[in-house]
Amino acid sequence: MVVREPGAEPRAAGMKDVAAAAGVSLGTVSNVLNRPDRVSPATRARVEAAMAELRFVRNESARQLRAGRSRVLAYVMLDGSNPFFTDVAAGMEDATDAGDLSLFLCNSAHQPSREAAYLGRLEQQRVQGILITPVDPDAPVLHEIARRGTPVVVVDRTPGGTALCSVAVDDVHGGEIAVRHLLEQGHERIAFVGNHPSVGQVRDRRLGAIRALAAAGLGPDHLVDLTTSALTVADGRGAGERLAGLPGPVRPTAAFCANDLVALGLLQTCANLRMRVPDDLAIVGYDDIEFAAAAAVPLTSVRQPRRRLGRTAAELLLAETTETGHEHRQVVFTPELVVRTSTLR
Amino acid sequence: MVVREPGAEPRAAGMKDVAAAAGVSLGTVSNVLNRPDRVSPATRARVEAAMAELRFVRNESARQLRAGRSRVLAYVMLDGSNPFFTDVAAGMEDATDAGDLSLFLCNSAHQPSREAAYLGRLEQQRVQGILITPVDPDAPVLHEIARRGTPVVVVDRTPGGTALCSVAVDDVHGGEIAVRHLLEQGHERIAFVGNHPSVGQVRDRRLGAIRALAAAGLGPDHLVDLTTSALTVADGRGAGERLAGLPGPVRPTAAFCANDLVALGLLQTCANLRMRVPDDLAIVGYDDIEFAAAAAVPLTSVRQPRRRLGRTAAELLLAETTETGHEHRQVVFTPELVVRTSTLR
DNA sequence: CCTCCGGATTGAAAGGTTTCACAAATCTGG
DNA sequence: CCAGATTTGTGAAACCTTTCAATCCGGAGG
Repeated sequence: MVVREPGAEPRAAGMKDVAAAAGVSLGTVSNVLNRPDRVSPATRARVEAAMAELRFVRNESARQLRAGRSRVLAYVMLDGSNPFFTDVAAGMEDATDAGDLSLFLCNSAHQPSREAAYLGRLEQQRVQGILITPVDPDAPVLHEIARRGTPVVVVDRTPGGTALCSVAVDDVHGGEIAVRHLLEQGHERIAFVGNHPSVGQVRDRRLGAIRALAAAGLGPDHLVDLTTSALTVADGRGAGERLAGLPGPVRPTAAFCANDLVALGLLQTCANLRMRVPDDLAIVGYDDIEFAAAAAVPLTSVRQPRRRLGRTAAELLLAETTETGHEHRQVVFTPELVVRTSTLR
Repeated sequence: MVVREPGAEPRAAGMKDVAAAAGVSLGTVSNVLNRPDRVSPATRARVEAAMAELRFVRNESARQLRAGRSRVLAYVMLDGSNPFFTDVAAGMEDATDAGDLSLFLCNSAHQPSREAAYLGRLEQQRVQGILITPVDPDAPVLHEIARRGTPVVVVDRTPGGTALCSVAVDDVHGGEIAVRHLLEQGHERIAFVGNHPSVGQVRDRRLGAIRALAAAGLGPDHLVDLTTSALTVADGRGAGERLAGLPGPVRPTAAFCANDLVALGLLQTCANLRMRVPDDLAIVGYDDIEFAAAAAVPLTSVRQPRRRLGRTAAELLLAETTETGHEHRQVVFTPELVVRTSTLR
């Protein structure tokens, strides 16, 4: 009879305890776990009974220590509250569900310090690989991590050089088709809402916008920048108020927004201020998140293959861990314009 | 001079290598890492130089194995694509940022099998604790995990019994204030859109709705259930079409939606079908996600303190790991109604 | 009856860190 | 200049699993 102090937790059972309870050696318990076919059915049953009895839970740290690597991938998201990134993550899960892998999500929320903290911890955990949409895709730390042996795949950005795998969408092209569409609708002064030069995606979209203007023979002064501190719905609302405050002659007749969140905020301000969309202001968003189609005025937006982006990134990462002589690849998808009411008068 | 085979990775350096390079013992390297004040500045500098030189990365598995516990919390989300849950997660990050902890997010996406897989892996990893919005809050597995030593805090549900900590919002009350508001606006036939009996939160909200009707002397037949297979924007759109198809006399004049995503979908169908909101149909959502205020017709919604929910949950978990003689607590917050245009004629 | 074979099982080593009792070196004050 | 205290540094054990060479056993073939 076992007498136990009330409240004294019995130490969690390890394989050694299981072995003792089943009257076999440690090695046999390990075999039951890892190569059950090498163990006679009778023994196996006895060991499994002991495991159930003792509530044995495998210790992944010890496993990993021995094996040298884990069965975990991680995605460091730039912004967990933006549906775009959660959709990308869903695509990654499609790929990891296939293998015997877990995907852990980390949210850097645009903060370099948090990103760095997560990267450090993930590397220390010896995760099998890191997927990341970085604050700065050319930060040397990404290459350092890869060089030390943890594969890194950059998502939704293409870092310079070919030392890393990456999966991205052609943001310059996206900006171009968005503004070309507005030009075709007869607009000549176009606001770029959510200019935020530190975000590469935004820089590229703006560059595409300027190219489209140039192709139509219009100078970059036809693009009116409305800078915001971030790219949230609230930022869009604020920018909308500034836009509405511009005097008629210089006020743009159309807005190209850095992403859909900003566009939704802008749209809301228009509704509040009785500006008609698209008559007083045409609006194009970016990402085509689910809420874009569901907006007050359904939003024209540049659609990115987000789920595919995530799945491809995870597949590249897995390829990197299994292939011998892996060649880094930079995949670039092409976005497409989805035209809805917000630009059609 | 070190000659290295091209492509032959040098094995990652461990503390032993650092010790050798710095000409000190293993114990000293450990002291530099964990108790730097116990090491003379000169020695410390030498060791740190060696670590930099060898690109030493601490092995968290080994640490954890020795220490017996990790510095990781995990939140198993019910639905990563619902902004409600990412906001809850942001609240948890507020709390973990304070300590020296990481928060990993896992998305069960309403699938019991995925939830189980994540729980198993997290337990094997010996994470410091698990936060979870479970598919089934009364599943015995949660108690089993807690009994085996990994603290579990249930988020956005209150499981039966007092064997676990939990943080939730009073969904019955939420349903009650939503429908009471609609009754006050003169509606007497109310649709409940997104009835999905397997989701406890939805059951409770519906129960609250029925209580509000009863308080007004109306029977439960005044609530018209529109069931959906999930709670997404698309489900809301579909339900909207069914609702619009009901013959005039039995068609409800107001809809209480199980969450904001469904409400947004419903709203969109109304726009497509030229039903005016709130004149032809008043709509109340639930969660007050950011997009609710930004909708075509700004949405009346039941607001939950989501960030606070997350922060409190993480704090309870931390308390459980540090306090001796911890008492499990069940915290319940009270939601409030945010009235906007979608119900005000 | 002996040998050899294959399947089942064993025992010990290894993996990288932390901890802790202990030794060595240095300092304090008498 | 010494006893004792303090500061630094050491070495080995422990954490739990996996792996692998070695052993054991019962049976088949000679």
